Amino acid sequence: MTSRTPAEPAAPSTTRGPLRARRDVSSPDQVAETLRDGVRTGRYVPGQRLVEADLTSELKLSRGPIREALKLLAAEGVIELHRHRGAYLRQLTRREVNDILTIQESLTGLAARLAAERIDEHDHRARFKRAYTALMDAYKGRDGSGVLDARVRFYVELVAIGGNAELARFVPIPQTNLLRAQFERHLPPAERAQRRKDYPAIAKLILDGKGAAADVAMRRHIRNTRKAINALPDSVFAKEVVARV
Amino acid sequence: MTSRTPAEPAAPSTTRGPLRARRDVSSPDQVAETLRDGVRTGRYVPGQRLVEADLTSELKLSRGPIREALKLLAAEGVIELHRHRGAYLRQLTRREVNDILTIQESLTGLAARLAAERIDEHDHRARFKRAYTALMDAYKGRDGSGVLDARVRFYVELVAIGGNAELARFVPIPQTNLLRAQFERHLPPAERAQRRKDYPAIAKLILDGKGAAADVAMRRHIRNTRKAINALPDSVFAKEVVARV
DNA sequence: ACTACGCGATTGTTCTACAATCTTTCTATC
DNA sequence: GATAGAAAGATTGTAGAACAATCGCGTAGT
Repeated sequence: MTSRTPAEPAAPSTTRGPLRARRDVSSPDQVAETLRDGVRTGRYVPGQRLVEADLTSELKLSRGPIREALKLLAAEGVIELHRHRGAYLRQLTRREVNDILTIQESLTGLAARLAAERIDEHDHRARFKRAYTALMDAYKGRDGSGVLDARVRFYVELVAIGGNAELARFVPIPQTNLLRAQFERHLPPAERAQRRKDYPAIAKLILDGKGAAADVAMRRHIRNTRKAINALPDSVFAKEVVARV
Repeated sequence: MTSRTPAEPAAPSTTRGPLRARRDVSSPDQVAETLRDGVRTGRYVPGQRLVEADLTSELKLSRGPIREALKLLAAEGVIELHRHRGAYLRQLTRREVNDILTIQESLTGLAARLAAERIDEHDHRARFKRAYTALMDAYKGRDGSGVLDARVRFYVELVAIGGNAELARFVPIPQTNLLRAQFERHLPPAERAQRRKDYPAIAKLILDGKGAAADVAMRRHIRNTRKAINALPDSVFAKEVVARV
């Protein structure tokens, strides 16, 4: 929700390097953003351990800000912190996926409803159309990661238009990236095509200001996504932890 | 969600003092818990500034863990961190209250539905009845803070029974305490009595396993709470921040 | 094969220091 | 007296060294 330059296609940033100091953003926030981005771009993989010493040398920061960033990401549910055992990029169990997507179903439905209710305010309609068109264009192209980024932007726009500032904190975009990183490549193409078909209907309902219907449609979309992921074999999920001795 | 001793009436703890070291919980988590508890008990008031130096001397910890705790609480939406200007216990604007309770409406509705669906598993029915009875007993007594604590426990139990572990992260109990701290004493008794009457119906639906109906009832309950708070005068809300120069 | 021990690696926390920035106070000027 | 600007003070942001606590692993011993 910081200032954006919508045109520019988010710098490649596969080079990790030190992050340049910004007057307005604290180092921990930048570290967190860098790590989130690392999940998005696949630089970090689910289950991977994040060692403080590595991060300090990669990002050229002392341990303080790094640790604050890790606490922050743990609160967001992106990483897990095990006492004295370090930080691990979260790898979701079947149960966790279901839990997360059950919640997303409610929250994203709400976001769709709110967006529909406010579609005629300000420049919302134009902004929404732009995000939707970008998503559809991305689907037409062969660029896989383009779709994923466009999709994230679509949801971000949806939340922004809805105008519920708290929702930005709750709709867990970072967790969505986690899901993506862990499952997207395992989903059969037919399934992806099916999900893609949901968007035109949802977009139309939002543009028509049909809040309740958009809510229902969005929920169904998420529910179907959940079912699709659930159909995947155990091998792509983290093993359920039985109990800590 | 840590180990509890349900019988004991949560130590007075108005004495701040250093927190005793616990092998299993990190200091930042304990600090965060202490601060959350401070909101609950009224030791801290909305809008109050939290100075690191004060916390270090009160809790006998160095700045590191304190700062990590503050980052954590900021992620939870309990405090606001302003760069170079410190941490402030959040004081909600009218808009923020509406935003938060709009989300809670969805999430708490979901929690009620899940609880209803799993009321017959394990000892859920007994546990739910216990929490519900405790809440009603608290209402009967004249003890104001007893009601508030029982209510929080009721919701915690609801989420626990629902069995969605992620929901515990999302249903913002800490924020609820924030709402309480800021508005509860301003609500007219008639309004409080009205809200109280919602519980028997909700409890019955959950005990009958009527998930969808429990969802609806719970949402209505939260919606009415939101309306009641909205009816309060501007003076009890934080002023909308116009813009930072 | 199994257990106990010890060692290295890493995390958790403290302490000190200092730069950056905000807030308040003081001061010169109108 | 009001006001802009400068100086002082307080607090936060970050660095870095240090050490205790703990974990995981390899090794030795049985």
